[in-house]
Amino acid sequence: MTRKSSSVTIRDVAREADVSVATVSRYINRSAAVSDEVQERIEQAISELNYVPHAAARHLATQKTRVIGLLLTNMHNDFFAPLVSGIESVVQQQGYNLLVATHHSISNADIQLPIGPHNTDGMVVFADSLSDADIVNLHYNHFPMVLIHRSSPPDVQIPSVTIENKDATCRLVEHLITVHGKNKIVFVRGPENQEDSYWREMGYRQALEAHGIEFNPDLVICGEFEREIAYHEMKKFLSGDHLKFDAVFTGDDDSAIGIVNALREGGYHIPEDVGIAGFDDLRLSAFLTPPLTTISAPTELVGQTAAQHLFDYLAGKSVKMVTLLPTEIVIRRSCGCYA
Amino acid sequence: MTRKSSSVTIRDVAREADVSVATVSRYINRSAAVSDEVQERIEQAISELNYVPHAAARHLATQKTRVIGLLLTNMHNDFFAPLVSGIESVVQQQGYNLLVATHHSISNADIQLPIGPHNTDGMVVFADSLSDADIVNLHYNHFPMVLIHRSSPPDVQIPSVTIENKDATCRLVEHLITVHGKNKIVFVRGPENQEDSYWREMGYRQALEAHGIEFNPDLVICGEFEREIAYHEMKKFLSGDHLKFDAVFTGDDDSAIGIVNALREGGYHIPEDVGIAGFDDLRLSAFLTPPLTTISAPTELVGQTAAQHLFDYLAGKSVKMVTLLPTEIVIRRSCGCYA
DNA sequence: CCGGTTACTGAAACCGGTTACAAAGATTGT
DNA sequence: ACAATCTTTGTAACCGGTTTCAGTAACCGG
Repeated sequence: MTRKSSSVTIRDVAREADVSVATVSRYINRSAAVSDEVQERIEQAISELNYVPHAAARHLATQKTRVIGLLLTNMHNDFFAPLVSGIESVVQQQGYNLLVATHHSISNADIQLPIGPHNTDGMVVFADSLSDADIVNLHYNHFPMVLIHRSSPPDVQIPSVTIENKDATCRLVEHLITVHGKNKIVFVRGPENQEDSYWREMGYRQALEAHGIEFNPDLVICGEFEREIAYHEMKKFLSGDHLKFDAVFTGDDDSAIGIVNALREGGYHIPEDVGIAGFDDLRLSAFLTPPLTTISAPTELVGQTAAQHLFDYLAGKSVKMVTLLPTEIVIRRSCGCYA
Repeated sequence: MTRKSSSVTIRDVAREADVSVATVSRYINRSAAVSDEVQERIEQAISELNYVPHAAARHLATQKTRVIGLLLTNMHNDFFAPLVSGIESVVQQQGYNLLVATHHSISNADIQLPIGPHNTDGMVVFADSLSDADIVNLHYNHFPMVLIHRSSPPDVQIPSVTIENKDATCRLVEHLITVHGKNKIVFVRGPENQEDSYWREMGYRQALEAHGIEFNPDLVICGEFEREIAYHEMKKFLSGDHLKFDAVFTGDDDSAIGIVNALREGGYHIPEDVGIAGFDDLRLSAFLTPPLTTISAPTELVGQTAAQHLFDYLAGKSVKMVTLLPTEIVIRRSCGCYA
């Protein structure tokens, strides 16, 4: 409860403890031994003056910020809560701070990136928040990065943490085909140039192919991984002179919710008329009605792993270039099962 | 695509452009006029060297970080996504950065706060992430703060942005009573010492009182604003030799989901047997089955407003001490209505 | 042609830490 | 007792920007 305001500097502490600033610095950082007696005087002075080291000054002197960045495309999807949570937990445990910003690869170039070497020691880059060119450029400048939900651009080697998309998707779509006898399956895809979306579509196609069903582009709806967009696109689809379908695989759970609602409003019963399956296993997916059959993605773990890899790299350890975390099919009611 | 690595300093630029560092600084910050000719040389040098100002150096010199902090209790609830999103949008628009951290008022004292005057220009404090004592202390040191979902500690005046809890809750519970004839209404409350939880309970009690229903503590379940906890507490409640009830008002939508599931598993039909109403109007609430009757809280707007107030304060403008954002009852199916 | 502005520019101090280097004092071995 | 070594400490140079202050050149009105 001292009253001192802002700027108590290390020199104030040094004066108060009757030592040099170097000694105070050494004590604070435990960077060299300090005699017991002096140690005590410094400690006393610090708490008396309520001294807190000035982060910027320290950053400038050490050339380290003890901050890591997280670059996202947006924040309003519930998907990001566990991701940020996972990252934040290891960042905190390491005694670092977390800077969060949004950006998109297709935003005005030349505008200064919100996060970079100038204000962080490294960063976690989500999907297409950054363009290949920007990533390569930063990497060229030896800026530590870990990519999540995207792979390294060609010609460079940057550690990435992603999830297994294709196989799980394929197996899930096969489940719709073999167990539930579906063969006119709508695919609700995500944004263009999004790798998750791409591989999920590949999995979908592979399943069709394996069972002799021809891929039909007219059964693909563009949901952008956004609930509202998926909802409207599905409404639009239904309102037209559309093809018959007996199931929907949505590339993400968030869209699935929009899809389910659009279908309900169209008079479809789920899963009796139309089976639904999603991807992500959001926190809410098990609680929907009917509970959503989906693919469980370890989103929080992706965050933790990425952050851990970044710290490993900063510590000079070698890190795996590609980490593919396993996903798992979660059968619930929406596909037609009674699980 | 220059190859220069890390440290290109302002002096490098100055040398390259054949001017003084002062001039370069003035040009970068537009803090004084610079002749057209020099301007061009500097611009040329900057892009040629790929120069980016060193944030820490700037912070040190200006005593401003251009960073604002956000302190949360945790990150894994979907409630936080719109909140962070709202804050981030105005922070970005102001050209600032956002530092996010979690903390809880009842954590070990004396450990250095992750966010404070040492690394930010001000911060947004959520609910009980910080103790009264810490807040008062920071405020005493003239550290700019805006509180959200909590009021200012006694004896100090700190701007706060909160939502109207009590009246809306009261009206919603009255809806259950008068429109649906309920009179044995369970209340699922949030964490101890959480203001939202407190006022929602007050609203609940007031509604009971207004209609001559006695408050019964045995009908209060502690859900902690966490879906899983609410689920388990409700299961526990149902498994015991419990009181009869005909409706449930949960202090938050997230818990409502857990409650609904616990009830379903207990064989209850919603809303026929038991009416449900929540609070928050999460992004998913309208998509639940049945769609959840709830109170719409402008969470993203809370974030935006808080951030805006913080910037207003930083700009020397006066800001309202208490901002109470309106909430709105959203009648859907879960209470028994056919809306 | 001259004093007074105005428009630009540069030198150097400063922000608050860290750390290389040197030196003083204490300790040890012989 | 003395050289060698080890501890502990202080001095001062940096880190990379901003900003005060002073100075020069161009411009302007009378």
